[in-house]
Amino acid sequence: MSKSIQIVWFKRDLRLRDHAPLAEASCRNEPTVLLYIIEPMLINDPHFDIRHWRFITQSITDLNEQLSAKGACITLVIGNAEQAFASIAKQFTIARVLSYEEVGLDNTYQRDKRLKAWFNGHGIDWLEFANGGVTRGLNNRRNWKQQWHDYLRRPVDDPALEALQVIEPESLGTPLSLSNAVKVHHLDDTTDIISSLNALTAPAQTFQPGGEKRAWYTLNHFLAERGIRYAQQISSPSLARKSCSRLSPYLAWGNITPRQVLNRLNSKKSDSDWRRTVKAFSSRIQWRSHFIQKFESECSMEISPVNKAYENYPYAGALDAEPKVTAWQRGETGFPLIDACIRAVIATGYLNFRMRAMLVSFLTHHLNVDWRKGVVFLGRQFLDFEPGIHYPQFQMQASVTGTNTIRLYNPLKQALDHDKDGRFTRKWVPELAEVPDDLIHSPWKLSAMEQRLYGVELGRDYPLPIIDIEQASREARDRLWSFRERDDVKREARRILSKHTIPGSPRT
DNA sequence: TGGGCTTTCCT
DNA sequence: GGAAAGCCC
Repeated sequence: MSKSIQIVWFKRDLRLRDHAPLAEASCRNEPTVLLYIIEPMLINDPHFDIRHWRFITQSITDLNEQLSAKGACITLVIGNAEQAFASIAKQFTIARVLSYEEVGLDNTYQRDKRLKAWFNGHGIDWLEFANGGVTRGLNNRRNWKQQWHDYLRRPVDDPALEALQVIEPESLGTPLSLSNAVKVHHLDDTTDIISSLNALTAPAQTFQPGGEKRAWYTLNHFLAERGIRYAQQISSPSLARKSCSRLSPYLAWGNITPRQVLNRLNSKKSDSDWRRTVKAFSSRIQWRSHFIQKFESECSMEISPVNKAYENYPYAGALDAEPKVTAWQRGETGFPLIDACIRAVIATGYLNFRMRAMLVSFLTHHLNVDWRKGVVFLGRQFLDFEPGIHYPQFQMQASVTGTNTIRLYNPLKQALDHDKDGRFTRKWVPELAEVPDDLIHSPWKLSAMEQRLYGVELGRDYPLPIIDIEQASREARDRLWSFRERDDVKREARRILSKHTIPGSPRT
C-alpha cells in the first residue's frame, strides 16, 4: 500500500494567504503536495498568450520563494490535469484533493467534469471551496448580497504554513528547470511548451509583474498615494493608469482576494480625504463579484448571447465585417482615440474601464459587428482577463442582454470629455503627435496644407475614418432600440431579470 | 458606467 | 440664452 497524501490544487489562486483549500489542508496532519498544473489545453487557448504565462510563472516563482523559506516547495507540472493526477496516483494513494471552485471557460469546466468522474472512480475526495463570495449553482439573487457580506465578514482563511508537511512526488516525466529556478515536471509531448516558457525570460517592462508580493505592494501604493483622486480620474485613459488600483490582474490570477483588499481599505474609512475613493472603489470590488456570479450562473454566455433573441440581430455579413474587424484590431480605424486605446491595450495589457466599454461599443454598434468576432481577441489583450467578468461585460456593452440600457459611446464625445488635450492619443498614435489639440481627435478635417505642416499625410501615414460616424451612430441607435421592442427580446429579458438581478434594485 | 434633442427653469 | 432635467431612441 503506497503512502497516503492529500493534494492542494492551485487553480487561478496563486497566493498563500486567504486560501481556504490550503488552510483546510494545514489543519490535517498529512503529507501534502502543493500542485500547480500548466495545461497545454490552456496554452493553446486563444484567450491567453505569452503575457498571461509570464504573469503566472512570475506568480509561481513568488510562491516558491515564500515556501522555500519554510523548507517547502510547489510541484509544477506541465501537462494535462488528468495525466498529472494519474501520475501522482502511481506513486501515492491520494486521499483527497482540495481546490477552489473555478468560474472559468468551458474547457476548464469540461475538464473538471472529467476529473470529478476520475476522482470518484479512484475513491478520491474532491473538496471544492467557494471563491470570493461567488456561489455555485445559484438560480436567483434573492440572498446574494447577504452571502457576499457574510463572505467579507468572515476572517481570512490564512493557512498554518508551519504545520503543513509539504512533499514533492519523485518523478513526473522528465524534470526540467524553468529559468526562474522553479523545477518543472513535464509530462510527455510538452517540450515545445517548456522551451517557449523558457523564452519568457526577456523582461517586459510594460506589463505588470505577477506575484502575491507584487499584489500587496500595488495595493499599499494605491492607498498610500496613487488612489486619492480615484473617483475623479477613473474615466481618463491617461490618468486612470496611475490613480486606479491596478489590482485587476492580481485579483484575476488570485494573488490577492476581494476580502483582503476590502479589509485593507478599512484603514482609510475614517480619513475624509479618502472618502470618495473608499466608496467608489469598494462598490467596484463588489460589482466585480456580481459579474463573476452572472457568468457562474449562465456560462453559456461564452458562446451565445444571454438574451437568446439576439441570435437574430442584423449584424453585418462576414464579408463586410472582416475588414472592419481587422482595422479595429490593428488600431487603424481612423478614429484617433479608438486606435490609441487598442494600441495601448495591446502594448501594456491594461486599459481603463470606460475605454474598454468604448472599444466594444464601437465594434458592435458603429461597425455593426457580431460581438463574438471581437470578444476573444480583446480578452487576450487583457493581462487581467477574467472569464467571469469579460463575457458578461462584453455582452452588456454589446447590448445583447435586452435588460441594461443601451450604451452607444460616441468616440468624439469621449475624446473631448476624457482626453481633451490629446495626451493619451498622442502617446499611442504618434503619427498625429504634431497635430494641435483642437484637431487631434478629428484629423480628417485637416486641410492638405495642415497635413504638410503637421507631418501627417492622411491615407498614407494615418487612415481616413473607415465609417461616417454620424451616420453609423444614427443607424446603430435605430437598429438597437427597434430590436429591443421585439416580443422575443422582451420575453428573454424577463427571464434574465428574474435570474440575475436583486429584486427592487434600479435597472441601469 | 450613453447621447441627442426638447423642455423647463432660472437669470 | 444658458444650465439642468426630462424624454426617447
